[in-house]
Amino acid sequence: MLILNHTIAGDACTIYFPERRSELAGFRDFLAQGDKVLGLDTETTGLGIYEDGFECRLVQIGNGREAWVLRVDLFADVICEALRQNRHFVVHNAAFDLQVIDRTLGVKIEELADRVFDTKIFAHLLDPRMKSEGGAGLRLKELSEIYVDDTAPDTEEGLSSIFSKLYADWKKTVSKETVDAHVRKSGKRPHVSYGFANIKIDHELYVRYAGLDVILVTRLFYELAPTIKDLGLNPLSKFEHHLQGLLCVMQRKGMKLDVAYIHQLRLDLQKEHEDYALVAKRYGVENINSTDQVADALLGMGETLTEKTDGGKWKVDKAVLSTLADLDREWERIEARDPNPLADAVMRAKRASKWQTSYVDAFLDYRDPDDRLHASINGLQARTARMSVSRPPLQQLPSGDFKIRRAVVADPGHVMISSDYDQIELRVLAALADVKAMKHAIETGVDLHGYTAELVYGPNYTKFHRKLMKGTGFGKVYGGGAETLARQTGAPMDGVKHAIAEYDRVYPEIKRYSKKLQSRAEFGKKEVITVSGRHLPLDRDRLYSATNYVIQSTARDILAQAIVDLFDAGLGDYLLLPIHDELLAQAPADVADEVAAEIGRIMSGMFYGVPLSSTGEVTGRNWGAAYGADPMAGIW
DNA sequence: ACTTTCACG
DNA sequence: ACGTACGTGAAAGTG
Repeated sequence: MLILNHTIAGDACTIYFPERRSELAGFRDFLAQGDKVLGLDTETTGLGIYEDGFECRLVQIGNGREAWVLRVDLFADVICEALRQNRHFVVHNAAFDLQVIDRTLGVKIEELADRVFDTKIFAHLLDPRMKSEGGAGLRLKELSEIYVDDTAPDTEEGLSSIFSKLYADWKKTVSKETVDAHVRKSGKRPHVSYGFANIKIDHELYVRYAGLDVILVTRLFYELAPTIKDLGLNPLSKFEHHLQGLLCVMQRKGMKLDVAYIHQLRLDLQKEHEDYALVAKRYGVENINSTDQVADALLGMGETLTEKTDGGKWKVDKAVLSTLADLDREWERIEARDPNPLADAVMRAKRASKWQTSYVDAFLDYRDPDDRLHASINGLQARTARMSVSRPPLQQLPSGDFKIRRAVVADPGHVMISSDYDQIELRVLAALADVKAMKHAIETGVDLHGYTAELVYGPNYTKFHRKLMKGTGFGKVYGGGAETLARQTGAPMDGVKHAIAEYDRVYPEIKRYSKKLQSRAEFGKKEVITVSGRHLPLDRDRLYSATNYVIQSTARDILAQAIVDLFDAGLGDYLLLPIHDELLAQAPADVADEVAAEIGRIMSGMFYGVPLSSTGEVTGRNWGAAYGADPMAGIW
């Protein structure tokens, strides 16, 4: 047995790495000590839990002084037995380990999730900011440095040089295609993922860091848990832990891909990219993704550029290019000028390549052997607690064109269901700020922006008046001003200023509410507290964002509660993905209408005197079906 | 590592 | 005093 000593915060700690079953007696004694909470962690071959070839190599169990690093290939039964004991564990980022253990060891999420504390959830509730934003950060390393031992090693970075060498050696022995495929799947630091899969399982540093992580996470738990309690955050913490378990179940289920369709789409996008890149090349742009080249070529053609980026370079984003290409937001001709063919080609080539690399290739890279996608759902990500989805980013698939979403299909015999909240952010604002007239309009079920336009411009208001009021409402939610609104709507500055003033006149409570939040933050702690008790830190020079933070965060909590409610109602098995104000689901075709109606019903309800509404709709065989003509209509 | 761009709510 | 658009994930270029 390998036994390693390490000092953490002045305390002598021991890491045990048994290599045969006869050496497990000490582990059984350790378990029998009866620690109320044990640290838990896993070491795996990578991040793609459901992808081909994924393995869990080590499971570490320990407390603040002692860690047992257990080889899964030798001791899976002993590990499972320990995990099934009726006791609590503490994990950093439990969503990952819960699914690893479920998939590779068979201890299900449902068995373990409610007995797990997650220090990442604790840390987010105490300060949701990343280190780069001035917060404590959310990584184990960053938190350990602050709360446990400021000399705690960065376990991943410590292994990085070893991984680099392993990776370099491996690259010499395999084809370029193999390396390229690995780079694509593993992201920015391919050597790291290569190393985690291939470092010798008894490498001393690997074993040491594996053990240290559970000692650190246990100590972190004992530092953070009392603070959570003292701040009255126990109920919120309990809610977030429960939600996380449900989101893990959603992720484990995943969603089916239409791979034949994806391959064809990939070829189409590749051709589109190549064709338009060739056009751009004729105007001297070798690389359509180089903003410098594009700007130079456009200036060389005699175009005038007006906007600069923060870095002082010519801005050539989609807004700039579309004006030159004489295209509106829907890519239709405006007929305001002769379209610049380079601007047009760059826009189209960039769109095709982005769609291919970010979505279509990612679908193929991240799928499991059954062609299902298990995108990673982070239930508690943004400063406002909004959820995020990555690998691939399913919350960001193009919405104006069905092409990409069409690749995601319901299971055989099932159809897709979507249910989104109607104007949830504006309704949350009406509720929290107690905006009398707005609440009245929402209650009576009239078109809210039309109602506002009528209040301001009278019964003969125009479509543009309505658009302006809708935009002003957005401005209120985001904390924007006249200039931005003018840019967004294309309305003249004085009209916009008048619109905002009128908005404040008919809904005076909004301004009062924003002022109240800001002045509280100005004279007290630089934070706002939501009705769920969540503390949201503010940047001292951006106190105006207080209103937006409260609204966005509250809307998120409402969606989170809906997920819990849907699981409680027995509908969890139908759910596929949260998308901020929407839930994507699927159900067998013969019951889909009922399931959709029930989802909509459960998502709807009163919030501080304001009705929230959502209608579940059956959209079709695939996710794209609701967005446009379904080319496969009738085939299923 | 940082910047720019683009996809979403 | 004034006004400030909010929150993400990811690819790719640049230095």
